[in-house]
Amino acid sequence: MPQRAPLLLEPRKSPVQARSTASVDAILDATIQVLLGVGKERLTTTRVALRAGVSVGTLYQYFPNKSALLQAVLRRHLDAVTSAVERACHDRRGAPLQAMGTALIDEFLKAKMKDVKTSAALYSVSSDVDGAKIVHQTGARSNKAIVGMLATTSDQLTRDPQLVASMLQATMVGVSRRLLESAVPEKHFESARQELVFLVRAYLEACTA
Amino acid sequence: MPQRAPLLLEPRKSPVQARSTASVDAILDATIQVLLGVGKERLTTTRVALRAGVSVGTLYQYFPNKSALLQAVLRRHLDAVTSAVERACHDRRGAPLQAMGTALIDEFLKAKMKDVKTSAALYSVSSDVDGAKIVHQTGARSNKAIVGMLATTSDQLTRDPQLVASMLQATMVGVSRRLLESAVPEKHFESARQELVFLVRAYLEACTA
DNA sequence: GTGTTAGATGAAGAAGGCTTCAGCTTAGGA
DNA sequence: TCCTAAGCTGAAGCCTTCTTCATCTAACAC
Repeated sequence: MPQRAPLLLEPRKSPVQARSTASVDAILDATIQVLLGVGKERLTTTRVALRAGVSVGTLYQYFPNKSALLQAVLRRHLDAVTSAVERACHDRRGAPLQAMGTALIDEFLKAKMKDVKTSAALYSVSSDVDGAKIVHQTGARSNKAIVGMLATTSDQLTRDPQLVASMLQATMVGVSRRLLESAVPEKHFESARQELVFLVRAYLEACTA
Repeated sequence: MPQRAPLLLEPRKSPVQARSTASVDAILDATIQVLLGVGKERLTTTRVALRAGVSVGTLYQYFPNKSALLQAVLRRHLDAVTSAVERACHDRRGAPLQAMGTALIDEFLKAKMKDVKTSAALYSVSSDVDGAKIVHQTGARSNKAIVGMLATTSDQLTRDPQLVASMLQATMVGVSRRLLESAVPEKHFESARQELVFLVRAYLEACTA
């Protein structure tokens, strides 16, 4: 596989007519389908195009290379989750710490678990060099939102907000990843969610003493 | 890249003479070197052999294919970490919950962070299908050890030990992964470790009320 | 010293995937 | 209706990597 350095990371051509927009969407969706179906190792551009009902050439008209295609899918997913976190954080400014923690966990998990299979499949994409960058960027966005929220709490926070935010992120990401990657059946998700909320509340409680 | 299904996952030939043992070690080490140097995408069997100072043919005498090579390296690392966790859990049987939590975190992080670069590089390996299996297996081993330890505590544990163990695992793995994958400088590791211990203690404290 | 086995070598075979591009089709305005 | 530009097609080229195996070398036993 001759993966040269990508020259363009953005779509080569901007959709103008309706059919091309439809193609792009179909390609993006097909990418996830293929990822779910045969895994990242066997994901080929030809296979994606086939699934999308277009030809490889069409695919390359909108994505400069395979890597950019994968990135686009990953970015779409992480953007959605990050936006949910940002919204949650913004809406809880000035609230008590406990309320912040609960809302953060709830909204994060709701967004992340919206499509379990997709979220799980995308982990294989995020481990590639290009994917890691996107993970970093969105992670930083979330971090900023959480720190900003913590700074406005009505409680007395006795610890470094930056550190607390990192801890909350590491914990919620760790738990969701565990749920998605291990063979845990979905029926156990709810109890795990409750336990995570319990943990976070205990932690934040200790952060005010 | 014609990746056929691996027929053999174990070494094809067992080292008998001293020089062959040396070759195997050199190959294993070289794999990590290459992983660190050029990343998983550019890791080729030829490159690994070159780095190890042997020929590709020699490599294939001990590893049936590229995948098995990567698996061997990953297994070596995860086994070490898992053993450390098992030891820590065994040594704290009958202790108070707080002591258990602190010891678990300390020993886990010590083992995981022993070679930061290697740990970080191996994440890219663990995301492949074959790697995931190893992660699962060792994860289950750790889980069993933690549950077993929790069952012997002198405190009154008011929650499902299985759930608590999963939570502890998810949290400590989440934090270590965040430290290893994000660009956090090593000088911040210690404060993160302390904060994680603080979090776990708060959680376990709440689990006894 | 000689025979036998373990171990090492690396050029060549085979496979498969990414990406291109010359040509064809469709849409929509004049 | 006709023309132009957008959009689509997919066979073929190119490149890379994995893996094998016939052959050579080193070690050891007797």
